[in-house]
Amino acid sequence: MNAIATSSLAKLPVDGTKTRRRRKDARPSELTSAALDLFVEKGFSATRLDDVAARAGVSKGTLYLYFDSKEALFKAVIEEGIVPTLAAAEQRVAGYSGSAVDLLRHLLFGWWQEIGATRLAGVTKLIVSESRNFPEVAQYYHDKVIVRGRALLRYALQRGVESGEFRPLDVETAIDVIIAPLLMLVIWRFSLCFCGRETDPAIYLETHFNLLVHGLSSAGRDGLGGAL
Amino acid sequence: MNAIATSSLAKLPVDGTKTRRRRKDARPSELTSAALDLFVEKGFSATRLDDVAARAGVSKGTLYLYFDSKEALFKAVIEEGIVPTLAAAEQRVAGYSGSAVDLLRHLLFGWWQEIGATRLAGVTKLIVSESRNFPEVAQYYHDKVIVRGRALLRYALQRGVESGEFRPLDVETAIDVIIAPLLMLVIWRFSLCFCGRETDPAIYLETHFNLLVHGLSSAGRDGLGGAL
Amino acid sequence: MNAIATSSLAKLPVDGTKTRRRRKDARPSELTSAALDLFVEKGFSATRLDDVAARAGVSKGTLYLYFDSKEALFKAVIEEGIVPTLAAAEQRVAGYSGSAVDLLRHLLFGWWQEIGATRLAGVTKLIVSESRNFPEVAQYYHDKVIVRGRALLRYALQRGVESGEFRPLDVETAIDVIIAPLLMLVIWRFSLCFCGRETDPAIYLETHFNLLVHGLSSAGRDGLGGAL
Amino acid sequence: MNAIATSSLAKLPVDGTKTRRRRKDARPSELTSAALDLFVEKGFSATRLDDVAARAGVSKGTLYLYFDSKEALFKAVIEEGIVPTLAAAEQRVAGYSGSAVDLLRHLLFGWWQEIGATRLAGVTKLIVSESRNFPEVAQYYHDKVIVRGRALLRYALQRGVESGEFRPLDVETAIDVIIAPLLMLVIWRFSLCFCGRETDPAIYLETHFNLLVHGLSSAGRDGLGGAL
DNA sequence: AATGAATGAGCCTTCATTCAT
DNA sequence: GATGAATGAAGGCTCATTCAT
Repeated sequence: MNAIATSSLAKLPVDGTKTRRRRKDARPSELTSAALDLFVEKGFSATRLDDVAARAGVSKGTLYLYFDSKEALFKAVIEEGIVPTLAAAEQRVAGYSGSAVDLLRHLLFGWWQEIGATRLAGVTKLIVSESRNFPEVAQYYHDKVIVRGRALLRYALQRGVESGEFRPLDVETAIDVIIAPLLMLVIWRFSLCFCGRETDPAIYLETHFNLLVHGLSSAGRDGLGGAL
Repeated sequence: MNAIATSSLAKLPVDGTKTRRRRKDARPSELTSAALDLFVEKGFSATRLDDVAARAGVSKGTLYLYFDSKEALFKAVIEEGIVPTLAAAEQRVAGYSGSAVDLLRHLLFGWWQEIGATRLAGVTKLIVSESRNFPEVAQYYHDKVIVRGRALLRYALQRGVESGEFRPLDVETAIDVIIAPLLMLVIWRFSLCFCGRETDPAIYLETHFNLLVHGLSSAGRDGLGGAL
Repeated sequence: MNAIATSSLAKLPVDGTKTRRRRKDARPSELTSAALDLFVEKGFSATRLDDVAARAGVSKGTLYLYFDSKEALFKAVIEEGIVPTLAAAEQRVAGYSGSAVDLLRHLLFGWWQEIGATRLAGVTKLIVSESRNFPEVAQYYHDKVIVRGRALLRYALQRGVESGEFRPLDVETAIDVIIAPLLMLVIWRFSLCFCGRETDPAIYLETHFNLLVHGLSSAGRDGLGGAL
Repeated sequence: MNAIATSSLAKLPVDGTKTRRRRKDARPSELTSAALDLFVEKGFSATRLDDVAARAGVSKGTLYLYFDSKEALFKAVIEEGIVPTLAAAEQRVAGYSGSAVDLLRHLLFGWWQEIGATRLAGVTKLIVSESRNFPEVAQYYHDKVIVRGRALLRYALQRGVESGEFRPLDVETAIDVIIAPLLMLVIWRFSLCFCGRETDPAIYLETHFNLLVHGLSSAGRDGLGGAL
């Protein structure tokens, strides 16, 4: 389910039934999971560690058996929340053999299924809200998530251009245009949910994808393609 | 000196009001201006009123002469930061006589000039970050900003449809698609500035507008327009 | 009464009656005074700042208006407790014109009256108990108190030797022998009070002084004097 | 390995007791030995049981197999640290047949060799620093150490007076004068080591002893003897 | 109106103590 | 006997809020 628990469990004897040990291995993810919820809901500063502990079903002191400080917990939330999924995505992309359009669709809707629609999307909102207070974490997120995420899209776009599926285009700006509506979906989910009308993510995403495909297609006409 | 203070001062009579009087009238704006900066930079919880007062050049106690509480200050920041500009935009739109496309361009680039590129855009980041903690403020922002902002766009789109400039379309989804990249620009400015590459807002906005015009145009072909 | 309050009051307007201002000036010494009592009684670690504040008649938060941390309070206790008295002693010694024996008596019994028998002696116990945890403070105490205190005694001894009152002697060891029983008096007062029999300080000091005078006297015989 | 453990191990049967058994028996001494070091270095309150356990090479929980509480550990440190040595001294004194002067020398330098110069002297510093927080321990120390220690000195002095070696004197004050410089040596070692100049204990002790012998001697002249 | 000293509730963090394994 | 995960009470420190001046 998560990287830490998995790797630790791997070291256990085959039976792996010791309740105490399994508890200890599971604790960090239980705690980061609880923390993610509350950080997203209230923000980092406004989240009390009492509440994190209570939500994870442990005492306040237990937090400090696994994390040195509130800030360390925050970093662990970011780290554990995103990296594994991205790594998985990279592996899948590396072995992909279909068309660039299909790969693009795969990336977009895969992101939605594995991140956008799940609790993990909260990490994105966290970064948006708190990165100013945690430049170190922002740098980490940039290096581990943004750079790698953009690389995935870049790979798909360049592959499409080389195969002739897509027309020549400004790849980096195209990446911006692709990502922006995805981030907005997340922000709507977590922040503006009470602020605007209910937007159906499926319709929104499909619209976005259609726009992209038409805009990028080498079969498209000049009006749109030139804009990119 | 700053946008908020300036707009307030603009309401003052032209002749020489006593310095003392001007000082007194300017105080609230000076305070909300300082608060906006810090709320955007650190978040609501992590901002100390000492710092707000210090930045505004007054003592901490003075804050309470103008605002009942930290939360009241937050509400005032939102209120003062956005409403005046929106009201001005509404007046301009009401008296607008050009084409719908021009009106749309006017709205987009006007927003960028008067809000997106200024400190006021920080309010948007504030709402994104803090609305969960302030449902009342979120409701206020929804009623006073989102509803009215969407109404402006809706007016432009409907006018275009009626005049035949735009094809018939799903207006509400179109509004979503128009707004999302604008919000992303602001978020990049305030939150992900260290996270991603430097995106040139002018190019980005122009690209966005071109996409829209082509997508909405009744002269366009079915592929794209249908997607909307 | 204490250095800080005095210097601050000097800056006040002549009437000097503002209750608020006088309070603020007096606060630091009220706080260090309360802290001295409790640090001596319970030790640094075992002293709670709540108790210090309560003893000074203020709230816990008030402490932090004057001292950045518990450790800063500790340093202030040492600083304020000893330095002024030593400075006063140095001035008196500098202007002393009597015999070396009288000067020595003056120093010993003066120390007892102004420090040994007062609350200030608690500072000595503090240093004994806590210097390991505060090497910085120990260094400060060494530089500001021990070095200067030994210098006073050294001056008296050398003056006696030069005048022929005292025989030639190992001055530094003599200083050790002079100081040790003084420190023990303080330690008995603050730490071993319940541990041993009641020792009358006056008799003890007089005995100590007689020993010294006979031991140091150039009129004394070799057996004892040579030992020093 | 260390004084405390050694003395305990000394009670073990000569033959090869099982390692496990020896371990079990040695545990309490290993723990009190580790605790003594840390209590002396940091003070009782500032010493963490984690550190005591770590220094003794056991887990924190193990401490509670041997001591009911931190305070019980403290008492055991005092108890184990001093009593055995004093008992041994009493036995040697009881069987002593030499002169009173030799007995006095034996007591002073014996104390230095077996306590003053060893880790056990730390107990003295502990009492000085912590007795206010542990009146019960202070009482214990008084009854078991001070009373018995003074009795040893009293015995030697009275024996000297009776034998004519020493002149008639105020025995209790003489005991004070004898003890004070010894305690100061310990305090210099543990607390003021960084505060003052390096005093050579051997020279200091010899000086002290010479002073005493001359001062106490019935062959001495009135000046000094009368002072005592 | 403006100040800033004072307050005290609340939070992060530590650590002596317990107990299931 | 030994472990170390878990606990929770307590303490240092912060900061929104009040109020006498």
